[in-house]
Amino acid sequence: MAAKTRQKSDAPDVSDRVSRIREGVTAAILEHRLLPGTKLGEDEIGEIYGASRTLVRTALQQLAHEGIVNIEKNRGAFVARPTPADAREVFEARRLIEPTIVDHACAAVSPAWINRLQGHLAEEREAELRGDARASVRLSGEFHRLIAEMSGHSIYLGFLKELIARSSLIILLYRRHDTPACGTDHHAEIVTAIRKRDKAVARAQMLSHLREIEAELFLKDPAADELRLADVLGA
Amino acid sequence: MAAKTRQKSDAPDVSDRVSRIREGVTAAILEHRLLPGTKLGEDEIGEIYGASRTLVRTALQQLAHEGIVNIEKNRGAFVARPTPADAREVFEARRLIEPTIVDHACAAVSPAWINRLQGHLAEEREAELRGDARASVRLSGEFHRLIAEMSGHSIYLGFLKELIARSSLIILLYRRHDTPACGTDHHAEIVTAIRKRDKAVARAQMLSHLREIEAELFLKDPAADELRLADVLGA
DNA sequence: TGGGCGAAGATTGTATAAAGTTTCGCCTGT
DNA sequence: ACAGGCGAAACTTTATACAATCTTCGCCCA
Repeated sequence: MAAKTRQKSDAPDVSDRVSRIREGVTAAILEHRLLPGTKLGEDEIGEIYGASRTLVRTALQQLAHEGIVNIEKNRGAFVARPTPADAREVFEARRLIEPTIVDHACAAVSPAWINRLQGHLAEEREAELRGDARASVRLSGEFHRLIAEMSGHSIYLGFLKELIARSSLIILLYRRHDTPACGTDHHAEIVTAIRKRDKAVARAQMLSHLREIEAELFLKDPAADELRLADVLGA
Repeated sequence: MAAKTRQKSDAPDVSDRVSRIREGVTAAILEHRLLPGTKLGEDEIGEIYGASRTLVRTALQQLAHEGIVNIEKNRGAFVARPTPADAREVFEARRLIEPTIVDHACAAVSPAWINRLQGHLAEEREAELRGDARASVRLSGEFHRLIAEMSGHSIYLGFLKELIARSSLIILLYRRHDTPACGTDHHAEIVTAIRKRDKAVARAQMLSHLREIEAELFLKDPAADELRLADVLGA
């Protein structure tokens, strides 16, 4: 018998082959194993995941909609190269949406959620202790997604997933070399505010957290994009 | 390099066959020719547009991501049936995002844009005069999309496209029978505020406009969804 | 020597065929 | 008469084959 095809209800992604490909490629991109501009050949990916091009194509189209992959007609899929202008747009959107999300999270707080959040904070601290920048960025994104899930708003959650994916790419591209892994303390403070159901503080801290992340980036004027890109890719 | 003015993935590629299918089905859904819950068979649609199921499938997946189509595994694609809870989420998101969008639109105002907006207002007035409710809803959505394009923020534009598509479906499902076509005056006032670059007024009027639209809907508690749906579908 | 033309190779876009799942009708047994 | 199960049909899912397009590299000519 097929022991794994028993998902009757709406299982979002797990156990779906397309989703496995999508998540695998996403992880590779967000952990910087695939650099911006890298070509994602359909055969190549299909080989890796033992899937036909049909499934790979579906996954790539979803990633394109998420904004971390660009598909150029008759040329193929490439890892997105967000410009500083894109970065500013993404963070502006986050500054607009996320304060509202934490607001809702405060209303939906429960002991189980606090546990999940604090477990996540522990993971983040551990990654930071290891100096694992890639894991830190990934976990930081997951923290924000967790709060969006907590808010219970599926629309905001969907939007934020997109913004987080793009943000991770942006942070890996434009982070200043000398800045330490940021924000774990901020995250802890946000969790505290949520636990106290203090909406005003939670919003304010989320906002300043996002501002700080953006401030740590190196967003020059668009004309210099190519130089920066060459620098990062060459290093 | 100079010809790099190409848009992102959601470019208005009219020449693209997938986009033709997507826009055709979207129009059919938003104009209420396809009722919520209707099954969208791949063969059926492929027959209509003279395309193979491969292309139809791609289009349906995009529509599913937009939220106006639900794809159930091994069962097919169906026109989405947003619940009142969905409706409230969508309008909450719009109330959050659109005031900011008009804010940016005020900053980006130009004579050409004012012309486009006023041309659109004329179209809306004409549709309303004809009593064409379907066209009114469609044009109303396009008005909001126009402002988002004007703002120049591609992230907001993408989000709003999704929200507008869902809103149109929601409005067609939950509009009260006795309310007249709404909002054309509001739209005119918003255009006036934009032309004066009066951000505060533009934001306030956009917000009250959205509130009014939502207030004209009939959003009962979720338990009564099925009744409402049966009523609409039976009529 | 440099540039342009062209054919070969590789890759994507599209269509069609094979495989798996669900659904619905029909039939049998109680 | 009705409940339950068997089976065929329809559909979706996945894979593969074919067509179109782009890239690359070599060759020829100015």
